[in-house]
Amino acid sequence: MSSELPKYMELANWIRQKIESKELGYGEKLYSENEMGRMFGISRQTVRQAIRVLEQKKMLESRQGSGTYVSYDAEPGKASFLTIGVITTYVGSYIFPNIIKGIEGVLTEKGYSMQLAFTHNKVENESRVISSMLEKGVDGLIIEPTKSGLPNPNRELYESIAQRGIPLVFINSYYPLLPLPHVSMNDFEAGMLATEYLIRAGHKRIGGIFKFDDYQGHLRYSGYINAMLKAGLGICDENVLWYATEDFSYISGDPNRISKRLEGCSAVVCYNDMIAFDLVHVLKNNGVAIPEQISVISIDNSDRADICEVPLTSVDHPKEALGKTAAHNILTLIQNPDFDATAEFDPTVVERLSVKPLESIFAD
Amino acid sequence: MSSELPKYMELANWIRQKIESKELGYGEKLYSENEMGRMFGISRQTVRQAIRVLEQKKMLESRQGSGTYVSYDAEPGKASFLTIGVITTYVGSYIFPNIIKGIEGVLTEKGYSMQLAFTHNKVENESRVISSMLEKGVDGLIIEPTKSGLPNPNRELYESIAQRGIPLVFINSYYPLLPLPHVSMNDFEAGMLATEYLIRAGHKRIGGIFKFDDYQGHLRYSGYINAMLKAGLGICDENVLWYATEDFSYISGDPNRISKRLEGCSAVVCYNDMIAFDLVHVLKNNGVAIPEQISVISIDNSDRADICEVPLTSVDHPKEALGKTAAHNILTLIQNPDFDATAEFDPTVVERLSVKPLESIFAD
DNA sequence: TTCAATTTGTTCGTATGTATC
DNA sequence: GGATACATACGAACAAATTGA
Repeated sequence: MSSELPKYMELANWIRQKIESKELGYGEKLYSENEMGRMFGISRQTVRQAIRVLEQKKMLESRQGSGTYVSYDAEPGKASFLTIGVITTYVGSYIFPNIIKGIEGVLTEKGYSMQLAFTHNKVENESRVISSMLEKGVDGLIIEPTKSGLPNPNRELYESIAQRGIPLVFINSYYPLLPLPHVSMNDFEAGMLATEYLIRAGHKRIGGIFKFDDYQGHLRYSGYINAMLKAGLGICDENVLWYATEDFSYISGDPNRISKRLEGCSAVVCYNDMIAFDLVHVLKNNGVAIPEQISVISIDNSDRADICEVPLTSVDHPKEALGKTAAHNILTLIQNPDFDATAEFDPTVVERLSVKPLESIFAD
Repeated sequence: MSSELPKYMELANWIRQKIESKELGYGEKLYSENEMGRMFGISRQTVRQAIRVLEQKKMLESRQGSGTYVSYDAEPGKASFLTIGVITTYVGSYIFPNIIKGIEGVLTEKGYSMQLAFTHNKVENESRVISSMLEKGVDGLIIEPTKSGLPNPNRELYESIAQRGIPLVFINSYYPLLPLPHVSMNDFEAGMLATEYLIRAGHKRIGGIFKFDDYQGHLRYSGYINAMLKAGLGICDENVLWYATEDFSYISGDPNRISKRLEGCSAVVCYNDMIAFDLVHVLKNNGVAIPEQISVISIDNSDRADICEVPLTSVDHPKEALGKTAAHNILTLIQNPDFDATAEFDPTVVERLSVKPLESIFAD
């Protein structure tokens, strides 16, 4: 009686148990097919079917003419090279090469391998890419959230990551509703610092361009608002322009809209160097002198800030250091799930030529 | 006759081709096992083996009592979660972000995901990283060879890739002894072009600094030699300095060695912008004016060429275009194993300030 | 609901080819 | 070269699930 399971599964389980109990260690040779057939009173074909099952699970490896060997190490850590999944929005441009370089350096040094994927800041890609990583099996995840400023449809996916006990660290941003650690710059401070820099330079009517689909945008905006209020300056909703990832070209392609929004402003805080770069280009093309007529400050201190027609004063993003910290923290988290992996970098301003001090003001 | 492949693989390929040509669409039912056995004059067991192969690749799904169905969508976007492994020497710097950006763009667009890893040009890392990728299961590989200028100890690994039928494309270089396709710039032409540029500028005694552990170094050197001989100029072995990955800092830290080697030369061809960048720095620090006393030309046209104290005239590397081509070719190779995936890009010179024409010469 | 045909799943037996040691 | 081990291939039978009459 008994049974239920087919014979080949019975045998597969018997072998697996031998491996997991370490009775058969990594690299050891299994009994031959004919041998096991005799042992269990089953045909060689049935034995082969059992072996196939475990081959697919990468627990066994057959070598013609030699034998079948255990290719799985029940001991965690040793033979199997742990893999960390890394998901960012973009890759080969802007601040991302530096971030990835930081992550990669640490992971390689510690003997981990890395699986990289990209979302282009689209939620459907995020879901696809995370599923694929879970399928392949990763031992930890470093993720730059997609559209963290909007309700996240992949919440279930994130919950299933947590449930499976796979450590996760967000970089650059995080979903405010998910209680998961993040490594980022202090975006609130960054927005505040940028705004205060303009205020110290004597500017009073200061506009802003912010991204609303990333949570960094919300924080940088909050910092901007906070600095304005702290300085006793009024806020004018008309001077704040919001955009989303998909609006990018539409913004820079509509100079009138921009001019209208910045009317009366002597300076503007930009969400990042990308939008600032385009803003400068559009304004100059429309005969606006920078920084003479409008001062521009932005955030991230990327290569864009350097190669802009008017080099941009920009709040520094930690880039490679952030990547390194994220990698270190995910590794610590693997060893100690109670570790608090959140870290925020304090920003500083890198001065270039896009901000003009207003002479009419003699600030302290 | 013909054959080579076992019958079950022949059948598997026949079915796969039907799916990829969309003759059999997603969700459609395959012929029954007995039917195909009759069609091809093979036994049902052999048919089952073919189906198992495609089941493992997630292209088919069998349901007992019902039939076998296509579970793979050749149409981009939907079901296919194929993964391409990408292995380069470095990541976040030099020409690599652009190459990776090119690869990633194509793979993402076609609905593939990507696993990235890095070797730091060390053979032990190469073997580790390739093993890990094979373990995780990738459907294609794009690899920048490690130390392609030296005998490769991972040859068995490469043979096992070929044996498993996993398509592979090398980028940037290749192992001359392995008959596998590569996508790269034409390094011989690049070396020749750089040298001819100096010759046309009137230089006669031209030194060279080349890397010997990468095969690119051999080819660029051959191009240099070829140009010199073609122009009827003698070659002086003393004026050629060879280095390896690990020598890098040692070279730039030893100004005397360099000066001695370049004695009598009015110009030098550098293996790439990295070494040229350091060379310029060292020479200037030692009171040598560039390009007044020595002209420098290099290869790769990277950001280093731009930010060098003396902006470098450099032979352009296709970077992103190379990445795109490599990605396209690996995808074609997956569908058609007979495709010739080798491609070489013809180089051009990008002029900057590091080469001085010799007035004494009135070349044509 | 039942039944019969179809389809895949499991198991056995046998034979030959080919790689390894 | 010979023994051993896995790889491929054929044939046959029955079990279990699905489908449609």
